[in-house]
Amino acid sequence: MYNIGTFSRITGLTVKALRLYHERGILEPRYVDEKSGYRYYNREDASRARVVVALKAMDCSLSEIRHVMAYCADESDLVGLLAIKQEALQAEIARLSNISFVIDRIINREREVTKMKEEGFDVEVKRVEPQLVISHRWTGAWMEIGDVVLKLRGAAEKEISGRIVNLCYNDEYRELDADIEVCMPISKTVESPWPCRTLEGGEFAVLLHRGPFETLGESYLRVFDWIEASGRKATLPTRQVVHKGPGPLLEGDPNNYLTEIQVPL
Amino acid sequence: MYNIGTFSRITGLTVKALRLYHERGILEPRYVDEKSGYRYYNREDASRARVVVALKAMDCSLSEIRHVMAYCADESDLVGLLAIKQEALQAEIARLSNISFVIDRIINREREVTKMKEEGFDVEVKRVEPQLVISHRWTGAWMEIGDVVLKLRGAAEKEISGRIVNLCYNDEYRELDADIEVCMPISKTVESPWPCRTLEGGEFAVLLHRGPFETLGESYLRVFDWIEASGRKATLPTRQVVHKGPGPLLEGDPNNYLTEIQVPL
DNA sequence: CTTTGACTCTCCCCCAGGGGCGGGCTTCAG
DNA sequence: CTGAAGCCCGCCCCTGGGGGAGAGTCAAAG
Repeated sequence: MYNIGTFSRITGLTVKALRLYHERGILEPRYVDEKSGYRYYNREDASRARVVVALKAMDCSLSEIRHVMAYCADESDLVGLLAIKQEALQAEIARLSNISFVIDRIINREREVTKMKEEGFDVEVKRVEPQLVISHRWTGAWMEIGDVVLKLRGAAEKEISGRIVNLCYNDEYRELDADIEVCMPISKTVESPWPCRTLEGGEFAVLLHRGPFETLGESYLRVFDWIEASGRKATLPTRQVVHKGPGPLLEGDPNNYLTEIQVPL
Repeated sequence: MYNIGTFSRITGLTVKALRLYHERGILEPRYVDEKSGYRYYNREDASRARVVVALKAMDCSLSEIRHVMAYCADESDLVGLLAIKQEALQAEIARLSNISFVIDRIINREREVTKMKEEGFDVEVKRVEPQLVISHRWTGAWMEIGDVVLKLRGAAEKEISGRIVNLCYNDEYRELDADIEVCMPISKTVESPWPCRTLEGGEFAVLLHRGPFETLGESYLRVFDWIEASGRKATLPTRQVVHKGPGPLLEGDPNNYLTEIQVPL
């Protein structure tokens, strides 16, 4: 006869768990002292405990375990239960993998942004590769971009493969009736209410802008000045790559937003 | 202003959850009617609720969510938390995959046994392939096999690749000082206190025996009679492949045990 | 025989809600 | 204005134990 502490060490079940299993009728002690209430277990109980441990390791609920202990003599009786468990397991694994994927993306994005902050904020010429995107073009206010981004993000979901790019087709600044196209880079074609297209590549004058979108004008000025000084010619549409803006979770501080201005040459 | 039911439909959070989040200070209603206690929410609350939903979808605890809602303005503040979550996720995925693997093995085993039961119970000649095993050979009682099997099973763990094979080196039946070798088939070499070796293949006279191990004698008799009638010669050691016996979980009914007797020719 | 330290007992709170009960509140139709 | 339907409130129990409090018990040493 073992007291509960010894039995706990034998079986690997905690004292708490053993008391609970007693209460639930899953693993009853061989003998309970009436006066002190002390539980005493048997060698035979230990082998029954092994079954409980195994079932618990398979994420069975206590009521399932009780049922098994009471009615199942042979492992073939478990097949039904285990098959159901198996399905639930697969679903759970898929769910967790999905979460893991999303978290990974957020972390990587932040890591890239941190690196980018340490780099320069000067105008330079860059070659941009073509990129598959889903996009939505409309005429309206810049403020509307937020909602469009949310919808595109929802549609692209797991295929998102880069930063959002905003295209501006106006040759002058317009507050409420700008001709805007929001593009969400994707890794492969996606079924959605928005068209898939390829954003063409080319040579761009680029500048990293730090701060709220409202102050983008100053940086645009620097880019255009630089282009003129270098004797080149700017064309349309200009692009804004949002490296850090309102994220999928939190708004963030606009003073830390990072936007890459790209003016095609 | 939306009442809790409407807000629940907007956010996708249950009414129960919303009440809990109020109590925990995670998502407080804009206004609570003093008289009726009714909660009323705002459009702005809905966007805060989106954050809660996202964090909840990432399996964050309520205290983590509360912390995020209170102190995190930017997603970079989440990186630490998310990195920890990521690790926990990987561990959990590994755990579940492991369980899934074990369950699969049990189910497949039962399926095979079910199929085997429908097949014949006659003596026949079979070619057996060599098999890598860990094994333990000793002289003692048959009853001791149970414990040995448990230990071997624990050592081989995920590499188990077939049924247990018992080898009997005696040319006569011995109760308490039999020369027994228990073999656990494995798919690749395993570090364990028991030696890895290859169980050689060859030609065997085989018979499927159904029932408790105690009645194996009758089936042995049938095999030896058959061998003699066919003009062949039996050698040692005889083998017993336990297709269904006391399982890793439950003992099962001995009357349903299936043991394949293999006598080398 | 007593002390002492280790052990055990029951009881209560905690997680993150789900289910359900009894009783107030709102709102719309009659 | 009133009834009825639907909505909402708080409250309690359930999961599978972990943590801890306060009190009783066991066993070995002095």
